Amino acid sequence: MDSMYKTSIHVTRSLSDCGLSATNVSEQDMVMKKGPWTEDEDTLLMNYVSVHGEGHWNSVARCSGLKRNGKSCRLRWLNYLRPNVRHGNITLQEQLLILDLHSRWGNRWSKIAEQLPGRTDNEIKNYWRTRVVKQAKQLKCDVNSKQFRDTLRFVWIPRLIERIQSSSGTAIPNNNSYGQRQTAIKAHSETCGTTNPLMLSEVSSYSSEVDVLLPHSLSESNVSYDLMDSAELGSTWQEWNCYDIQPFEQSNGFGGSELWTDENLYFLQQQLADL
DNA sequence: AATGTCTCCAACCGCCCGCAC
DNA sequence: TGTGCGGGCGGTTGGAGACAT
Repeated sequence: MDSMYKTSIHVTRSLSDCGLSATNVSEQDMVMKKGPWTEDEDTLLMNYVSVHGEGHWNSVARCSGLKRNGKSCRLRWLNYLRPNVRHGNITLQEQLLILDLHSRWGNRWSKIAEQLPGRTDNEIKNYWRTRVVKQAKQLKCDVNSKQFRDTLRFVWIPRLIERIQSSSGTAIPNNNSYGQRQTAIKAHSETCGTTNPLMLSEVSSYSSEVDVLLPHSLSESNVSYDLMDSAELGSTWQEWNCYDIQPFEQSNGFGGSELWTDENLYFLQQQLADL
């Protein structure tokens, strides 16, 4: 197993920064290790960084005794060993923040990660790909499509807000789209005599697979919209498309590319800081 | 119990940019 | 100005474990 992760390189650069001569090392045919890090390697890296500080990752790789390249050392430190790195489930607040920030910045993972203390760009990227993109696939739509963005905006995010509020007993400032959404759905329903099933607020259960969000069944119509079942979704998407959300949301203040106001973003960041 | 499939995520890869020389 | 290097970033891969058959 290990052998498949190994590759040979010659180290010919100057090694004066760690007291080794180039000659000494170039004589060694250094075998650089790849793959999962061991406890011993973690200890070596932590000890080295605690003495010399972060940065100069190629020097770390050369001087710490690790048979890893600089990039690998940097990644291991940033994603795992660095103090205050948080592991484990992404919280509801964090999910909400990720959805909002992604709507603003797109796949700028490192920029998004800056707003989530202790989380790494890699973790957020993985969350997005394994949860959000997965949901888009099950809905048979592109993750960047308007349909999916509407699903996020009108179903996923409101459910997150509700769950955050019910779990914390704290009200998120009321100038977000959710309160407007409730009024808008009501008005839309009265105008059109129908309601987009995704926009219904009476949701009786949740998917067990993901923390949030999509309605399992809709008690009003006794019709099951199991959103984890892509076979059903294929046809319902076409039906949902007949609801023209765009002019509707513009007329009700839903326009614009961002899901949240800066005030709400600040509120969320405060909540995260309190965790 | 054995085998196949799926999911998650740690780690790697390639590209890009800024800086020093 | 051109070149090489270090570091950062986003995309992708592949292994381990969970789950289904």
